[in-house]
Amino acid sequence: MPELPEVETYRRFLDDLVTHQTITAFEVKDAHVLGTDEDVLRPALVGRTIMGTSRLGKNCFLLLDDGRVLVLHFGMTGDVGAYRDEADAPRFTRVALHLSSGLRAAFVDPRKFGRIRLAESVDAYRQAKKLGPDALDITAEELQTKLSRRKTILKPLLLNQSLTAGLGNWIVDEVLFQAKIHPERVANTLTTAEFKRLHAAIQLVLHTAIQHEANYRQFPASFLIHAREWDDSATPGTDAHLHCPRHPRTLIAKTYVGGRATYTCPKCQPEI
DNA sequence: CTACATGTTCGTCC
DNA sequence: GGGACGAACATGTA
Repeated sequence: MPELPEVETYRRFLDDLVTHQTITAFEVKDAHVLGTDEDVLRPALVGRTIMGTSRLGKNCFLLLDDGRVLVLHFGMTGDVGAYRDEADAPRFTRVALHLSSGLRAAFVDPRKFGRIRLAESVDAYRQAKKLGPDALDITAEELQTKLSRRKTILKPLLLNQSLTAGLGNWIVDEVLFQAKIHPERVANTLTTAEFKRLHAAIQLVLHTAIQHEANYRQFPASFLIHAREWDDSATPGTDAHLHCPRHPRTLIAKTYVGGRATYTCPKCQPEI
């Protein structure tokens, strides 16, 4: 489930686990998730001390003592874990960093869309991937400048990591709901007031999600996310969750925008 | 068995 | 060079 708030939560977990630790072994259980050859990674990692962590968008970085960085991208289903004994390795652990503490940091990813790679620096990686500013850092002015040059619909733009990094499918729906803007609005038709609402909604949704460590069920009842099918509170037969938090009699609509499942409130987010 | 899924990248066509 | 669209990736879950 790794969008920005999940990755930030993983980063904090890893920061406690790996900072000031020396890597004693690099264990690959499934090389599919490696974006850099194992033969390159192992000598680059073993013996190195991890100085700290950072994050940009959905990418997490482990900062090595030679200035290079191990980049973790969690794809659709990536997660992190810690264990001491092999028997306790989380299911779907693909790669493990063995640490001088005796613990092991697990890169867990059932679907294997995640990637682990080595980069010369955070900045080199940022440039190579053409990542825009982190969604928590971008200003309302910067957002408006970038979006108001575009004549295409809003939602795919917000998912584009080169514009701003960190927003994913459910967050964009939540942001647009909170900002009361339809996902198919053409970007350059938004008013300054709407850009301000958009920016404020990004801040609200990201800070709320991080505060709850991305545990959706704990989000305020005013959040659209409770209407998503994969929320376990969406019990079949009881369709209360399919209604708008602000309009108890209005059903949340599910459509596809830019090929992605999209949830909107027809009342809060009128078209055009 | 079928449909769908939180992300990214690549190919194709206009 | 964009932009729209679809497919591919690999696998679990409903």
